[in-house]
Amino acid sequence: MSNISNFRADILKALAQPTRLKIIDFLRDGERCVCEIFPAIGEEQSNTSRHLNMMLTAGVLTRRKEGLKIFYAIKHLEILEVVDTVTLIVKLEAAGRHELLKAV
Amino acid sequence: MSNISNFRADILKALAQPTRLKIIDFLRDGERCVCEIFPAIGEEQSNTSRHLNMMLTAGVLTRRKEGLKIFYAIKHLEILEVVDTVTLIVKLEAAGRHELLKAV
DNA sequence: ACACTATATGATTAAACAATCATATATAAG
DNA sequence: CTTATATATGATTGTTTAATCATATAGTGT
Repeated sequence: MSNISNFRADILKALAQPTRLKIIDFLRDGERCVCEIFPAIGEEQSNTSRHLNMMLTAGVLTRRKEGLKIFYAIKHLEILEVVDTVTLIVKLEAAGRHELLKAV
Repeated sequence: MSNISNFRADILKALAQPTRLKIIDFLRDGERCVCEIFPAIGEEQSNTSRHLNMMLTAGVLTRRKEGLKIFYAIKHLEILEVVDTVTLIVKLEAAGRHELLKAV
């Protein structure tokens, strides 16, 4: 029963959460291990691990093992394009609301 | 307590749902009234109305009243850019998985 | 074999979400 | 004024999600 809209929704859902966006932001410059990620974003290790796994499953991240550490990275450059375009939309929205306030 | 990640998550969440993606797809060619939208996507009127309202609040759609009818449209061109990039990512993922299968 | 570090996972809980049915509201037409 | 049409909304229900704590697993160094 799955179709293209469902797959698209899965990718979008994997990005549509503040903690996960913080992770994506932190991974912008390249791969990082969990031990670097969770302190950087200020979340619990277990919670961070779940979010990482969720994004891995969705096809948003890759995972690489090196000894004890596990390194996650952004899988497709296009993921960052999506996030950046959304950032632009947020700015457009903010500008629009600012205009509305000025008009009052 | 809201920050940029939350606003971005709100926009992404407004897109991250199959019914809402179907609506976005249907609105690609321009504004449509609710009475056109819900039969086109095969959802109930009330459910469609809720999703439309949710996307309106998130800043993804605009609303225009004309007599009895209410017309919704996509607010920013960038919304479609986001959806299209996600479609591309889905295709990249599908291709990647296909490669994996071939290798077995 | 033991202790240590890094990561993942089971169980639980509270909150958010999506769908549905019935009904309310608003506008238009007769 | 009544009826019909288009849209929105209250109440309910089942599902999904996010966070947390405690614990399990896996690899490393002694």
